[in-house]
Amino acid sequence: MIDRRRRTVRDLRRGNRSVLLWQLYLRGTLTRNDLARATGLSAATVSNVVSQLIRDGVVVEDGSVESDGGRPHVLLRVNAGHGHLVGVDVGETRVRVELFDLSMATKAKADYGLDSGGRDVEALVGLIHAGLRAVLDNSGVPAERVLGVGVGVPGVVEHTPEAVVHGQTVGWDAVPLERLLREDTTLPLFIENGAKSMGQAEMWFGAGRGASSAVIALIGSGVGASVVANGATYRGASSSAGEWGHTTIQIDGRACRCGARGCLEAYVGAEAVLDRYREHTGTAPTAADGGEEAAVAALLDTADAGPVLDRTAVYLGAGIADLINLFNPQRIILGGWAGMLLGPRLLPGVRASAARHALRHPFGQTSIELCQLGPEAVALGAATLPMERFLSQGGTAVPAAP
Amino acid sequence: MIDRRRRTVRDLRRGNRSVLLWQLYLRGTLTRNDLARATGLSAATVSNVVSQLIRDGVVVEDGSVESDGGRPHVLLRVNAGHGHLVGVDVGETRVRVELFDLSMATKAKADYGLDSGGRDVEALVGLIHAGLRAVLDNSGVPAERVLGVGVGVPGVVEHTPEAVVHGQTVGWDAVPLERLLREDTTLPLFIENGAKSMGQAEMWFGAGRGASSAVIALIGSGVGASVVANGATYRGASSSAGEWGHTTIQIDGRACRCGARGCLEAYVGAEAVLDRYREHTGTAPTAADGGEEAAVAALLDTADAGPVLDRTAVYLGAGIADLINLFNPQRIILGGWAGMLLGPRLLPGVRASAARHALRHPFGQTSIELCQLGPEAVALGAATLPMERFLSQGGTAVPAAP
DNA sequence: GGACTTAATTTGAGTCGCGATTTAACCTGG
DNA sequence: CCAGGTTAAATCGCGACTCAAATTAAGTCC
Repeated sequence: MIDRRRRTVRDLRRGNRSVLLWQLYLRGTLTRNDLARATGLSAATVSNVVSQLIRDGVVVEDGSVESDGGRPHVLLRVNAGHGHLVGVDVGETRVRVELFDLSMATKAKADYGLDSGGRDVEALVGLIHAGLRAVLDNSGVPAERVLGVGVGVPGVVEHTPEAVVHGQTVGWDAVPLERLLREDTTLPLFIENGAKSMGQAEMWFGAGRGASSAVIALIGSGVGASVVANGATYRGASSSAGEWGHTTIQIDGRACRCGARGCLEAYVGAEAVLDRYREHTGTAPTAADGGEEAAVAALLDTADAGPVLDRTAVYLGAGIADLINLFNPQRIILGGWAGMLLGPRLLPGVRASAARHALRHPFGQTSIELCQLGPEAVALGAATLPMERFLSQGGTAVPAAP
Repeated sequence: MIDRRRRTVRDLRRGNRSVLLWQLYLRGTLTRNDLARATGLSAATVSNVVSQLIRDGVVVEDGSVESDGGRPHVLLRVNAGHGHLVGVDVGETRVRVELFDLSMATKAKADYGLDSGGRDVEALVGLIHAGLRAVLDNSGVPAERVLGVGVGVPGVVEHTPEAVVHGQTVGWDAVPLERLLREDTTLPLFIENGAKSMGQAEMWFGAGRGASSAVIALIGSGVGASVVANGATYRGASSSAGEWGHTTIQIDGRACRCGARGCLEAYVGAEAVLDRYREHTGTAPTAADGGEEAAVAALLDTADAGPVLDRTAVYLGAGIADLINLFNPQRIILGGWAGMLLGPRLLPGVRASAARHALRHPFGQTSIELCQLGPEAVALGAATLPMERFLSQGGTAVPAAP
């Protein structure tokens, strides 16, 4: 039912500022003429809008290129120093706070352990605030120049309209995280599921670049997915879309920690793979005391793990085939820490299994690849949220001018 | 990445015409003041735009309502006679052509059998043209006043940019249907998968009214789905999204006609249910010679069909749970001819099974209901495609004025 | 019949994007 | 060194747009 918003004459200018900014941001440096050609706007309007953007400090001229006989082109780019962004990665064991400039270069970091396993929300909120202060102090960036703070959290984020987080794995039930954070900061907050923000990082800077639709399949201890459709993260009615781990792959199959049976997560998550190896061989995998990650790494070198891993590829391929059939994406991107560890070993088997289980036509339109960014991209992805807003608003919501 | 289109000053007026038209179309009759409140536009602008719409014949005044002491409100509505729409339903056995006015009231119908099972594309194209001529002649509507022709077809429709149809069930491999139809008509064509156009009919006029996201699950001989997200049909990268029937519900399970094993369609489509009944009892269901539809109807009255039907509800519920987990829709709507036949019997079991297999949170946000329109809604849904375009363009693309 | 209410239109001002024109900044060739 | 050529960018005038305020229209009520 398309766009239901009214248009005022101001929206015109804001929209065109946004169109030009997105172009400059995604394609690097361009001339005014390039912008006119790329957007379809007249050269007059581009010139006019760009001069306004330069006056606002959002865009800067960046050298020139001589042409063959005429006035040289002036190159334009987004002013990386015009503002800053904060990305926060709330994990189950750590909180990471990272400060970026507009080119997404890291300017400062702070990193804290969480001993309560993330259950203690007040302590977590305190650490986020401490991290915020730390990155601002260390970099000397004044708070007024921060365009926003993106926070990636484990769990479903509902916007009602304030962000409320439901996180089973950390025992959160409707934690009003936005309100809690708001008590100690006035910066714009963007709270989002960590898997979705990682997916966005992968789309902007990783294996998803250039695609407008993709599904990022994340395999860690459990299994999740981030769906990108028409260039934007797909959230569904209450932001819990993409719960791929609990789709049924085997009716009445293995018990899953969600209480149901036969979930994909009960077969292909790190925990499930280790369990299945134990059942298969009767022994625990080596290095099991080094944690799940070490155990999975050890599994790859274990001689008798072959059948378990091959079978995992079959399950995973079937799960991916479901994604292909239902979402018809341009790409499937395999990520998550276990996905990165197991990926190279499993990928051929996964591709074969997906080809068997998916319909020919959508399978032919997609490719199955490994991710390019690691799990530490959550903070980066979280920082893209205020950036997305900034660009879409045409670089208004500008912090206090210098 | 949001809207990448430039804005010109003309888009403003067209956009606001569109906003007002959508309001009038969806909510029936409104006054100018209602429109101003609903859209946020100023009363001045609404008055201005509406007078233009009235001058163009798109909108008409429709009586007035006295207010308590002031000037009476004038009611406005879309002029149902301003133009007409054609919906074509291409099935495997029939072609139906239907003419509607803008209020979607049927003005004429034509209906032809297809003996080739739809394989003979040239014959089909001839019948569509014959139907077009017939409905126009019978109703006396001149072709210039038809805003467009929507065609719902069995198979995947790829827009490259001309619509090309891939239909396994009718043996079509890349049939350039748009080009073929274009040879004999200049009317705007909108070719779409029949399941998706039925889904759109259900969203506009059936069980989906008022929802902005839903999945319409269609059970016929096979199984399919139409996904609606953010108020628009979700198509994916190459328009084949929503192939729910071939998601895997049981690894290495029953063989499916697609060649894979364990597809949902191998358990819950009409064909599969009848097969499973035969295997269960060793006998064919009564009235099997009356076709699948009669056989399914007979099955419902058969004493020993209980276990097969109960088990079907379990499978169907698990498949629906996958949709809930992945798409997080506001509603699940159960349709298709077999879905309508079996629905009342299966629904309690389906709901219970979906509750067991879906995550608590997204399951709590959705409801599972029966559809309100029958399979004959394909033509209606196809006719909504030109209507959607007409409204989104603000009632421009107007046929020659009377 | 005059005061009051509410709906709708008109008016005047401020913005916007575009096409045409002008200015700016460079090259080349004699 | 300088006229002529070439391309990029800025400027100008025009038509179109929305909005707030003022005005007109069409009723009710005492």
